[in-house]
Amino acid sequence: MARPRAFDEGAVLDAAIQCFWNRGYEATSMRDLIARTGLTAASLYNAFGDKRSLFEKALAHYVEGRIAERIRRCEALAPRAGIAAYFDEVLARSLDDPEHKGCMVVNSALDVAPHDPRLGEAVAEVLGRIERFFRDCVRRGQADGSITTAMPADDLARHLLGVLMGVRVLARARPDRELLAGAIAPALALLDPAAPEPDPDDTPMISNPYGH
Amino acid sequence: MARPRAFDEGAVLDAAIQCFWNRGYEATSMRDLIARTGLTAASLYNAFGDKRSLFEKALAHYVEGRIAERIRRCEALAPRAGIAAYFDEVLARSLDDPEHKGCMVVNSALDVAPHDPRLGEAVAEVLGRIERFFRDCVRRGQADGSITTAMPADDLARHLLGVLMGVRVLARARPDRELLAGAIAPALALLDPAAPEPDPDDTPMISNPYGH
DNA sequence: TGTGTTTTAGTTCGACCGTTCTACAATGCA
DNA sequence: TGCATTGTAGAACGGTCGAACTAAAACACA
Repeated sequence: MARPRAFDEGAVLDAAIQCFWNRGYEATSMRDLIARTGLTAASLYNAFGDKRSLFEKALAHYVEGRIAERIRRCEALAPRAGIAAYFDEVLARSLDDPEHKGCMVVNSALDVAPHDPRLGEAVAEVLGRIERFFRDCVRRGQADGSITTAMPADDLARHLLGVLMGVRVLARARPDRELLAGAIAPALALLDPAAPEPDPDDTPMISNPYGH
Repeated sequence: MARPRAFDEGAVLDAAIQCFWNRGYEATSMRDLIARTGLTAASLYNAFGDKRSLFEKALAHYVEGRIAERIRRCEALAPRAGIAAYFDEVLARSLDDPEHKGCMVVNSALDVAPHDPRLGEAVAEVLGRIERFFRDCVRRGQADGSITTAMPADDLARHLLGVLMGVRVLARARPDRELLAGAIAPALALLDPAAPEPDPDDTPMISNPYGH
């Protein structure tokens, strides 16, 4: 027992996230991190280990604070609405951000994950969580009739995951509302159940209008 | 007059592409490039300028040799088939590549483009070309009835571009055939014209079966 | 064959990299 | 009030970075 930590670990990780998120792993120097977090090299190394380890912790903090939190919020909604809300949020955040940072996980997926097995696993695990969220939504939606059964839930979930990744890329390269919204809209329209089927029983209880 | 260049510029750019494509801009050192291209620092600097300029030329060479070439090949096909062929090729190349490099343009879009206006423009321009290819296909397909008119061609094109970007991300992070194919299939199914409409005139000349 | 230019092959440069070390201030408990 | 422990602060380390420089070798042309 001795002198307690004078800084808030979460706040430091948030600052580190800002660096890594914006410029990537390689382009972020320890001096950048020192300047941004406000504490010294010794404190950083003491509390978080080396640069790679700090990145790993920052990424985990990002995932828990942003992605997992968003999933938790959206899976509380009705299945179809949850999916729409997820994309709405991503769209809004992508357009709000003046730095056009996109998604830290997506950036990491292309940057560091392929050359670092541990990070690669962490990224793949997050993608799996998002995919699972989509799949659960689709399955529930298919069960209550709010989502089409014309395609397997697995494929629809994979498709949504792919669109999400694509939107995050476009958000960084060409952050334009029309482009991003246009990329998303067909994916949501795709979820709509087909027009009134001839089959009389098993009719969805909720009929939802077209249009996007 | 004087000693002619002993190396093939295209081959050197191809070697540089391999470096940048695989590890990204920052993580690739001039010494890596020297080792991979086989020529010396002086020759590299003399022929291509500094590292950034070499990257720019390598990226342009990549775009012309791979993407523009693919677009040219696919736009010669029937519209719906051209889109499918484009994705088929991307899928095949993504799964074939043992290094899982994805697409150099997508990687660059997240890595360097946001912090280099010239490169950012170059990347945005390529994305525009791909989007235009998709839009032209969709328009032609909507005209000949092979593609649905339920959504605007612009949005469908944006969606296809988004899916393409997403596939490239997933190809690098989780190169799994089921995942990639599953992400693509719904996007292609989405293009199918609606089932026989009640409206008698303006019926598509070609009716295409469902299934993916 | 001479002449001029460009390529090659190493070396070298200053800057910056991630990391560690040393000295010292701050704290909780005996 | 000591004392052990952990934080802070900044300098310093070896290494690697992108880039430039120095000669010597290779070639086309007159």
